[in-house]
Amino acid sequence: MDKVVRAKSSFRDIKQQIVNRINSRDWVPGNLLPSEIELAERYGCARATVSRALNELAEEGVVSRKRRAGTRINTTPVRQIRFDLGTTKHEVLKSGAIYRYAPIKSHQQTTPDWLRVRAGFGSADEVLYLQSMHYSDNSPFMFEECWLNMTQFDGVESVDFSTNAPEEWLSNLMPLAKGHICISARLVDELLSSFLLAEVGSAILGRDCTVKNNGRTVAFGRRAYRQGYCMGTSL
Amino acid sequence: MDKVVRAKSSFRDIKQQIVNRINSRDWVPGNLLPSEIELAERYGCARATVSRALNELAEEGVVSRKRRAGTRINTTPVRQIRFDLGTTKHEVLKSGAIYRYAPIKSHQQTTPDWLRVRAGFGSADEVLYLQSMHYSDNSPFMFEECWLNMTQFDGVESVDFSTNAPEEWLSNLMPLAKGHICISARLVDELLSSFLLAEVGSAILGRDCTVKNNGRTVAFGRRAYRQGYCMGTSL
DNA sequence: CAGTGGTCTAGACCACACA
DNA sequence: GTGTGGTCTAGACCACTGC
Repeated sequence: MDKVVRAKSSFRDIKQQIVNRINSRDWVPGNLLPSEIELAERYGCARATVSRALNELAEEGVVSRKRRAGTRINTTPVRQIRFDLGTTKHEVLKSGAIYRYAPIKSHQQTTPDWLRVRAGFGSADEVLYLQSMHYSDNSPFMFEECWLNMTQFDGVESVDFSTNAPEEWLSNLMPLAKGHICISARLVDELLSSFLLAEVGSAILGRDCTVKNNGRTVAFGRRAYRQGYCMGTSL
Repeated sequence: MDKVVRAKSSFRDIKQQIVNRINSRDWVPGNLLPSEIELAERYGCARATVSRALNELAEEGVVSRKRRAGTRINTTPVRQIRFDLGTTKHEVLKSGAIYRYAPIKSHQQTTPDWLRVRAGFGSADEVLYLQSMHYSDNSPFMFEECWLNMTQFDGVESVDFSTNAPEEWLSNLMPLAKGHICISARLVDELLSSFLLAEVGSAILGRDCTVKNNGRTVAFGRRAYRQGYCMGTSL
């Protein structure tokens, strides 16, 4: 065969070469890329290899792919940031600090109207309300409120939350639950101030989380992080 | 052949079956899954198909894979949340509102110390400082400050930012730049108050972004979103 | 060193969407 | 119809790492 000796190439090299071409404005956003077959010939590899490279670029938001239409470079690359969503225990331990959890109080109540509307609890549901603190090296780290839908958990009123945080318990019980999450800014009030040791009127990061299972809302969590906490990640 | 007729199966079906087994506590977090070869036999498909299913589950944080060691179900599934990172224009238009951008001011200056340290600008670099507002249906949406490293952009001082926001310009120029992003809570001061029409002392969501190219910091952006803005996504 | 996952190939057929 | 990408296969070799 007189075919050119195949240069060392893998799906990673191909990805990089395509990205380079885009960055050097050799291939311009909005335009089509050559087809998989053509690229495979050009790079001297199998179509599957090109396919993997292009699929990962699509996953990363660099290109969009459609049958028949081809692979197009996104004009405004729909890039994404990702944040890990482990348990608080996990997060604190990963930072090298000592983790401590402390329950504050819990009681059963009828679902308040705001919660029914906010999280989609059924109308007559009873909830178990839990308040707890998480500490990092014995400094306040996060204040958590949690409402558990009692009609969705058998015997939840007798679960022991003295050493296990509600989030730990829930993530063990339904590790792959669906839901919705929302990051917002909150002002520190008297209650938060006392637990988080932050001045009343400070701004802190908050996180609301609705947890669903089989389409039914099973829990709602509301967190307030210590002052200065921020969510960071690389691009 | 007396082999069982292959049930309809694709990598999606296999993923679902594995997830089902985990949810039903048939396979328990912390334990090993059967090897690719074994699963391929069990499901009557090629190893590559099982491999794809398992790789996607790993990508989603459900399992962890290691050579020789096998595929293990994560005890605390390291799930992730993702946020789209389009331009502000994109975000506002997607919500169905009218977008408007307005530059406030810009001037050249030597890099302040806090910025050199914060974002890793070189020591003697000059920066171009830009202030601008973004509106959604003519309501304040976001206040943005941007510092551009002038040693990294030729002729940046003569770029026209009267109709193009710095972020638009930058994302066109280097669509796939690397960097770091940080979400935090901010208090509204006099300056923010006047532009965002929020009360002094309110809490709002902020976002800092360092943009790098070839390992050098080329820009730093600091945003303040309108009061009540939150970042939400589904799980 | 042996078994696992990681990658690649060459080929095949299918699904889709545009002409 | 026709040309894309989407998926699957059977097989191969490699890279890592726990035994």
